[in-house]
Amino acid sequence: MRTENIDYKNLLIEHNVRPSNYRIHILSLIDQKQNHPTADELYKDLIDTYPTLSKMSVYNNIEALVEAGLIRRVAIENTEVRYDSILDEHGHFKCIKCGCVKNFDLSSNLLSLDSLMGYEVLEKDVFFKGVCPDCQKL
Amino acid sequence: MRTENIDYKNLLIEHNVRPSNYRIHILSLIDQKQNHPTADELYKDLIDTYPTLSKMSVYNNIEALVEAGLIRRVAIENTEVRYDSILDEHGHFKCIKCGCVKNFDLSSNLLSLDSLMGYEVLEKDVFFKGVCPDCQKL
DNA sequence: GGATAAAGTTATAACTATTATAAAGTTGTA
DNA sequence: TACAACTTTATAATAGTTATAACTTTATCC
Repeated sequence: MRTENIDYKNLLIEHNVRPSNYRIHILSLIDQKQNHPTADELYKDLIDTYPTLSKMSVYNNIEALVEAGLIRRVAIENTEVRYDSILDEHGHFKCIKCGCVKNFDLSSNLLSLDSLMGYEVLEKDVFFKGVCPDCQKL
Repeated sequence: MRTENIDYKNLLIEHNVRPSNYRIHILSLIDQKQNHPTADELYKDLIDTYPTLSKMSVYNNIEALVEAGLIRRVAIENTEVRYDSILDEHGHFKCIKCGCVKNFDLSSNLLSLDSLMGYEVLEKDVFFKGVCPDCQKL
């Protein structure tokens, strides 16, 4: 959870995206909670506030945010698409017992892999799975 | 493409999976071609040989191979599930221009990330996206 | 070898996530 | 205010996968 006060409306304007209520709300949810929600989870989060909200709007607005480079799709689990606000480069660890997701730093040694010499790397997804410290104690 | 002569039938038996024709064929396709096929691509590869093959059988047998630890699901692209025979630990690079997929070694520095101290890591998926050397020349 | 149980296969249907389409509503600007 | 562009909604279509049940094959025990 972030603590800083971020002006999402302005952030959207800076990225040439119209700052509709939905967009402000969706972006702030993804950025504040840092819980890498799916489109469906976002929808469920929003439907109480906007009873007439359609799922298409969630998809449309997610797409607009991805296009604008404000969020990106990440591979946390193979079968589902999740979203993350771009900060620094990081990997995701998911606990197979409690389901919690932890972000972790990618040490810079990942940046220069000999075997990818000559390849222009534009995007990185690093997803680990295992057991978190809390669940190891149980 | 692999060149060794592997006895997939025996490999299945060793892993306590009945060596049906489908399973032998599916496992050998995934292991020989190393092209990380989707369930659908496997189905299309097999349908000529087995005209009565149903897609359910592909899913069932893939599942059996995953259960047995002979193959695993990998995240090459977010939206699709692909399969890979487990060899050594490696990442996948996908070229956004030609679509080719290259396996690359993960240098061992990925094994010991300070930020994951205390976490038991059981599975790793590393997926990069970008432009391959050939496509950079175009 | 034949009976029986277990496992595998098929066809069909159901389900979930996503994308497409078109009509209605909203916003921004001249 | 009027028009154009954008956004939203509802509905339908699609793709990938899972569920179910009947049928077939394979393995095992006598």
